[in-house]
Amino acid sequence: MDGFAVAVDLVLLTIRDGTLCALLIRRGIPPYRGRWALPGGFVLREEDLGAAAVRELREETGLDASAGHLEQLASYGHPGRDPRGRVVTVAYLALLPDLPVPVAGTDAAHAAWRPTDRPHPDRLAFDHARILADGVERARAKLEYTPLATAFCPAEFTVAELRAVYETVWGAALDPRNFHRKVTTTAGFLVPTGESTAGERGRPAQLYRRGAATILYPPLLRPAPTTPAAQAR
Amino acid sequence: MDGFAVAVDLVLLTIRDGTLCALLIRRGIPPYRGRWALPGGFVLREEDLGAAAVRELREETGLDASAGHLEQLASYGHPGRDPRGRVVTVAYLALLPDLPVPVAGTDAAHAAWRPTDRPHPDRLAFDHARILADGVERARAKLEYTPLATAFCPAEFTVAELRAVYETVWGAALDPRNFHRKVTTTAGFLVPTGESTAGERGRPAQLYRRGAATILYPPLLRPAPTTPAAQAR
DNA sequence: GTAATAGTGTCTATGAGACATTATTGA
DNA sequence: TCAATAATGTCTCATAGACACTATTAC
Repeated sequence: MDGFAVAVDLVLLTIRDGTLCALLIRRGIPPYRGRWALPGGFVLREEDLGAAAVRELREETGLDASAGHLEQLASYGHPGRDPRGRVVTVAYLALLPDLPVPVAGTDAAHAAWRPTDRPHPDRLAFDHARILADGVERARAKLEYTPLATAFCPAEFTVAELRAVYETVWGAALDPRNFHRKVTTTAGFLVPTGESTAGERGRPAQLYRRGAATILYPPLLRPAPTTPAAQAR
Repeated sequence: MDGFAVAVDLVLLTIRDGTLCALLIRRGIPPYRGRWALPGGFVLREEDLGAAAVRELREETGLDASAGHLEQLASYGHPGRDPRGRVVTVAYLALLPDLPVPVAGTDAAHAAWRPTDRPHPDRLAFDHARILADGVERARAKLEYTPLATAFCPAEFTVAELRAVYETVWGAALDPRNFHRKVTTTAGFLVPTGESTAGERGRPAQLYRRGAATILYPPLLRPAPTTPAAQAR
C-alpha cells in the first residue's frame, strides 16, 4: 500500500513575443538526462500538494504565486511513466505575466521559455508532452468563462493588451470593437485606473486592473472553428 | 522521496427520486470506523490511476464505467488528511443512471445513496465532504457545456427526463418549451430512436439516445442566480 | 369527456458579429 | 499634416426567455 513517490510538475504559461510559451527545464540528471521537461520535483514529507507547487514555482522562477494564477491541473500515474519506479505526479497550471528570464534550478542545466505548439524537436521527458497539452487546453477553455486572461498581463494593462492575450492563446483574431465592448461592460472584469499610457505612438490607451469577478457571465466564447454546430474542437 | 500511499476515491452521482445523490460507504474498519465515506481504495502496484477508479467502481457498484461517465476530478494530499500516514488521493467523478441498490464492498458495513446537499448528520470521514462538494460543483458546471446530463439517464430517455436531470442538478426550474427547443436543435446532442413511451398517462414521449457530441456549442447556461452580472456563483 | 403530459409556434429582449468613423497622441 | 493606435456607435442576426395552444394517450 505504500511505496509511491509523489511529485508536482508545473505547466507555467506566459506570453512572449506574441507566442504562448511554457517554461521547460533541461534535465541535468537521469532519467532523461539532457532532455527537456516541465519543472517540478518531489513533494516533501510534511508538505501539502499546493504548497509543493508554490515552492517549485518559486524555486524555478523566483516568482510569487500571487503575481499570476496557480491551480491544480490533473494527476498522472501510469505505472511506466518514470523508470525510477512508481511516481504519481500532480500537475499544476500557472498563468504568468511576461517575466525576466527565469533562473535555472539547481538540478537543471538550462531553463527556457518555449512555444507550446512546438516545445522542442526532441520529445519531452516522461509524459510531459501530454501534461503540457492538457495545460494549454485548460488555459484555452478557462479564458472563455473566467477573467484569468488578466493573469497573463502586468498589474496594469490596456484593453488591446488583454485582447492580444486572447488572440495568442486561442490562435484566432478577435474584433477589437466587439472585444472592447464585451470586456468593459462585463461587471467585475476590469477596473479602470483612470491612468493612460503615454510615450507610445498613437492615441493613449486607458489602463485597467483586474476586477473582482471570478467567472464571466455570459462567457466570452472563442469563435467556432468550422461548423456552426457542436462536435469536436 | 518514497513512502506515500496513493488512493482513489469516487464521487458517484446519480439521481434518485428527484434528488442528486452520492454513494457513501459506512466504514467497517478504522480510521473513521462507523463513519460514512466516499467509496475508494488504494491504487495497486502496477495499476494506472484510471484503471484503479474503474476497478473500484466495479467493486462498489458492480457497474461498468461505460454505462455512465467517469473522469478524474482532482487530487487531495494534505499531510494530516489520513491518520494512517501520508496518503494522496486522486478523486474521480462518475455520473451514473439510476441503479439498483449498490452492493456493499467487502470492507464496509453498509452502502447507501445519500442526498448530496445533506449527506449525513455526522461529518464524513477524511476530507470527503470537500471532495464531494467539488464533485457536485464539477457536475453542475459540466452540464452547461457538455451533453453529460445524458449520463444520468438510461440508454433511452425522453426530453422530459433529461430536463428533470438538469433541474435536479442545478436546483432550478427550466422552461419545458425552451429546453425542448435547445436540446433538439443542438447538433449531436440527441439522436431520436423513432420509438415512443407507452403505458404512461398522458401523451407518449419520443425516445432519444445520447448523440456523438462532446461539447455543447453554444452552451446551455444555468440561469443566473441573482444579479444579471458576473461575480460569485 | 376529462385529466395528464408531450410537443410546437410566436413575440421580444439580449448579446454577438460585422463594420466605419472619430479621437488623441508622436513624429 | 500624417501616421498610428484607441475608443465608440449602428445595424443585423442569432439565441434565449416568456408565454399559450394543440396533440395524444389512459381512464
